[in-house]
Amino acid sequence: MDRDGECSSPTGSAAALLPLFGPSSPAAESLEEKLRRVSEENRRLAGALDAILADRPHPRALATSPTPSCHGNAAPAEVAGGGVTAEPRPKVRTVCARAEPSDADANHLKDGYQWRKYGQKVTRDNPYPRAYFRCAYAPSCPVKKKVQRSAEDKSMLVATYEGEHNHEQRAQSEYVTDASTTQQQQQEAGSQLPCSISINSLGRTITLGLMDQRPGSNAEAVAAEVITPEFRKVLADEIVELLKNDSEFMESLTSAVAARVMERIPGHIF
DNA sequence: CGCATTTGACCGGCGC
DNA sequence: GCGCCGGTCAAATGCG
Repeated sequence: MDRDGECSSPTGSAAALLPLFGPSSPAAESLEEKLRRVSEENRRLAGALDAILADRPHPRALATSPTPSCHGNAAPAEVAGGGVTAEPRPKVRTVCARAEPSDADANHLKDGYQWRKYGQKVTRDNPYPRAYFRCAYAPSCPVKKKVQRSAEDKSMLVATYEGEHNHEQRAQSEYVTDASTTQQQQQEAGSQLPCSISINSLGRTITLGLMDQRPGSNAEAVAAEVITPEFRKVLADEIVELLKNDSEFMESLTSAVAARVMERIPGHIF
């Protein structure tokens, strides 16, 4: 989990993002004050987004196409569940992923680790069996995961992870995702692809960044793998929800938009 | 033959 | 105390 604080919001360059409001603009002064407020807001929201992203154990698991509905019914107590407070890291995390054709028969979720199945059970609230896995890489590794097909959408696999790996991720033979990348590359990439998100001033643009600092790394290929349309959609949904629920942000946003409209629309249009 | 998976049995927590 | 249910164990089975 080393995201290195990459989620910081580039508020310092916020003014540069608003070239329309020059220093000589009549609205500039009041807008600058609003800008400062919004910048502070941005910092706060960036922290919240960081918390959201921190709850995602593996970008690829999401990239395999989660749906927003996943957040509702899985791992009731531990998932962020809309809360954005920076609480201590939960030890139980839930990941939703669309089952690939190769996964159809087995409740296998390719997450980069090697698992050994030790049980299967049909639960009360779901006609599909729940499979129980232990981390097979290190005998001492306490991590377990449960994988179960969603009762609502049978093409979805819901994986619940318990505990944290006490070893590095490697020696995963099944983690093959893309013919253009070698297995060795994928093992090196591991599950901790550096990922950052930033919202610039006024939330005009949202940047999702993949920072792969390894020399010679194929960042484009990695991004193509991780940043699927589904991933973008879920991310956007979460951001929108976050911003919508923030009255201060909405107030600042509407004020800024109103001021902008007033400035740009001359009084003698007709 | 060794290892992984399957599957029924068993155990413990929880609600009534 | 009892039954239900989720989670785990371990013998049986399958596969390479």
